[in-house]
Amino acid sequence: MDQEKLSEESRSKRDAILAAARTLFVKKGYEETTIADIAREANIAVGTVYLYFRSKRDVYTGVAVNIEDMIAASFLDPQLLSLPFTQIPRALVDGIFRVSREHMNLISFLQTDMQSSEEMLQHKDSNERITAILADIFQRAIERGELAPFHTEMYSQLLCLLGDNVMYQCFAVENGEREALYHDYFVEMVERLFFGPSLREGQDRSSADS
Amino acid sequence: MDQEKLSEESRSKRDAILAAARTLFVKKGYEETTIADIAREANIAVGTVYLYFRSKRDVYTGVAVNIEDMIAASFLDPQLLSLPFTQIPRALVDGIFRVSREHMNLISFLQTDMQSSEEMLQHKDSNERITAILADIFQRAIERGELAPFHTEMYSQLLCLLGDNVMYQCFAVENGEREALYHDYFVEMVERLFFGPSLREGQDRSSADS
Amino acid sequence: MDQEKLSEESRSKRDAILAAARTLFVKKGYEETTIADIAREANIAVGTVYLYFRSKRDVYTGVAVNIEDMIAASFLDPQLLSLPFTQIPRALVDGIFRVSREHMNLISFLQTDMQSSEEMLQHKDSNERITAILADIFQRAIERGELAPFHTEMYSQLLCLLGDNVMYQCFAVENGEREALYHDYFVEMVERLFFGPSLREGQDRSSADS
Amino acid sequence: MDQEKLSEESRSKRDAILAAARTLFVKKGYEETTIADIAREANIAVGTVYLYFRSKRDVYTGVAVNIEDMIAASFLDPQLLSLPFTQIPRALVDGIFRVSREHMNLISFLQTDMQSSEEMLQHKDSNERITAILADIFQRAIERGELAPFHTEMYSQLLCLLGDNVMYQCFAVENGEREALYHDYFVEMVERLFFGPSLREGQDRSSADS
DNA sequence: AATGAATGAGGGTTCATTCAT
DNA sequence: TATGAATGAACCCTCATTCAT
Repeated sequence: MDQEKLSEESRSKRDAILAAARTLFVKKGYEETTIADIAREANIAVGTVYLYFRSKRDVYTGVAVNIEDMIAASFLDPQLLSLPFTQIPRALVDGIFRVSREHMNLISFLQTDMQSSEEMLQHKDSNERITAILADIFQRAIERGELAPFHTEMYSQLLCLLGDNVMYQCFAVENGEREALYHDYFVEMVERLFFGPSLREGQDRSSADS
Repeated sequence: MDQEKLSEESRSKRDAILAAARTLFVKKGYEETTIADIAREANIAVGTVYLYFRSKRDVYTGVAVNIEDMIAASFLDPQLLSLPFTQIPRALVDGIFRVSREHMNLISFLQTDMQSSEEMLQHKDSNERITAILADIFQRAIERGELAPFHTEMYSQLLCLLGDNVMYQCFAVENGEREALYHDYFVEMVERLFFGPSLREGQDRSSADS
Repeated sequence: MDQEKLSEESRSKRDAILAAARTLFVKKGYEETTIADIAREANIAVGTVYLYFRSKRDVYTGVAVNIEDMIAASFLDPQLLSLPFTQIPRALVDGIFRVSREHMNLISFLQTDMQSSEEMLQHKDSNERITAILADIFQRAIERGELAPFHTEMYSQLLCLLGDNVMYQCFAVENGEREALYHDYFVEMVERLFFGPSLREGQDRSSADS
Repeated sequence: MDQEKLSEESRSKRDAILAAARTLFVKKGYEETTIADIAREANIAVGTVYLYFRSKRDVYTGVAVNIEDMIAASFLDPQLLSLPFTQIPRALVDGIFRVSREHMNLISFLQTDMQSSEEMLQHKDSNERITAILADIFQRAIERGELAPFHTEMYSQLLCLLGDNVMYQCFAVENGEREALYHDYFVEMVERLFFGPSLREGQDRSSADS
């Protein structure tokens, strides 16, 4: 129990640093944030930061991975898997938008320039985790006969990349000002991809607004 | 004429700086590249850089815009517009891949952290320019009756974002090792989007390769 | 008895710290060795070091004195005093080389920068202790009529200094690669000093080796 | 000439740094002296130090080598070579003492702990330069028949080491308080080495004082 | 226009030391 | 006694920027 408490405190201090860093990175950007800033915001000493992270860059990566995991978690909603596949694309998109809206400020962390190969691996892992979850959802649909077989992994990858970038554009670049628009057309595009009809043949949905 | 020559020399020195900066930014990243490095690579003095750019960040912006323009240019291929629309999606994807492959190293640049809002605007501009070109292509197809009417701008936007990230993943993260795979499925996805059949109905296409 | 045992444990822990420090100072140098390193090597906690030493510098001093005492001890070999003086110079040199060879790594320690005057005094003490032993040996020889009277203290001092530096050069700088050479010529020089003949007169001895 | 002046200024700035560093190293010790201190003392900016030296340690080495060269220079006195050998040992010792006395504060630099191999090489070079000069002097004496042949290099080495350490002890440890004593007995010892008589046989010189 | 030596503010990082447990 | 997490002062070094030539 003593062990546990220590571990808890340890965890909470690490989290405090991450929270402080997140706040500051969002407010001032990475370069403009100093370790001293982070320590002050987290109410700890400068040196303490280095007990939990090896470098400033390490703190950054921690923040970024944190966010990516948060998004991955939104796909793990057990309700999602019990839906008929016709409702899944919309549900997925809804999930991404919800998480992104709630953490709008953090979205810019989805686009990191990854200098070190170690960092790249961390991000790649995170990306693969999400991709795998998506692919699994598609695979189940195929097995249930709701979809024709296709290269689930690659489609998951592409959709994942698209999602990342749409969130970035919608929330980080445009501050969510056109969220509804992005949401609706993202849903439409994904649904069309899975269920058709194609843009050439379909006559109904796609006509109004600017 | 003297004026002109001076201006020419001026232009060429500015370009030399941009070229040097591009090389170094790609090789070492922005933070790790110093003005001294750039000056050395461009065979000029440190001070001279400041005759053509106001700050290091200014040099960076110059380089970034340069690259994005290059990509935008690939869409302006006049041949593209004279193709029947059935061939256009593939041609577009081919164009993106070709430009990206040739400038593989520059791609990672498009994703570099844009903290300041000024830079974000620049990127937004660039993005909008490309998006507009795409939308125009789609609009023409609609006018020629090759496509049903749809929200061309938003679809262009989404496709554009997808393209950016696919290029980044394919060339910057994976070093182009699975280029063929990404290419084929990117084409397939876009074609399916425009021409169907949807994944639920189509039986044939999606079986080959690893 | 409890007192005694505590004191023993105390002694052994202090020694453990000194041993750990010695190893690390030799391997990495004073500046590069941290208190944390020492604690780890000694299998104790950082704070414990401060129960036995007031500061890092204090640990250093402890280590240095330790080494010098070891060398001083080699001169106290009782057999040495019972030898006829003709054999004593060689025996002395042998002793120095033996101790130095065994603790090759520690020798470089004798030369570490002693900036503070307090440390200089400690060194002076240590030096004087060794010098006194040497002078005593010479004094006995004079009393036994084996040597003409001379300024024993100053000669001891000079020889002592020479010894220090020869050991440093031979073992610390050259890693003992030319030990035999240094040994032979050190013996020769000291014997020549005490027994002649001078370099101007002697014809034989100095011809062999590389 | 412009070239020359620049080079001169460059030299003088480097020398200013060395002088400032020397002063401070002597006054406060290496560790306690900061680059900022040195820059202030030299009336330049911190960054400027790094235009002339790669690191703080590099400055230190510069100071040390400077001093060693100064001593080497004292051996190059052309008058020395024209003396009959009987007067050379005393002249050599006189030279060392004169230089050392003039730069008493710097003598402690003769004893550096040399961590990096690069530093060690620099010192080794310096040492070998001095040794070679000494050996050359002896060799000439042998050729002129003033000395019997002997291992000049090794004796030079040993004498050199002895000299270094005597200077260190006399001036750095004892602040020159017993300079006369050290001088006289150093001369006596060296002369006895070269010219005899040995301590066992000689009756004259070595009796008085404490 | 071109130079490049000089600047100096600023930041990441280390690590000896402390103290609550 | 023993611990080791926390502290925070201090320092080396970098490098964008300037300006006298």
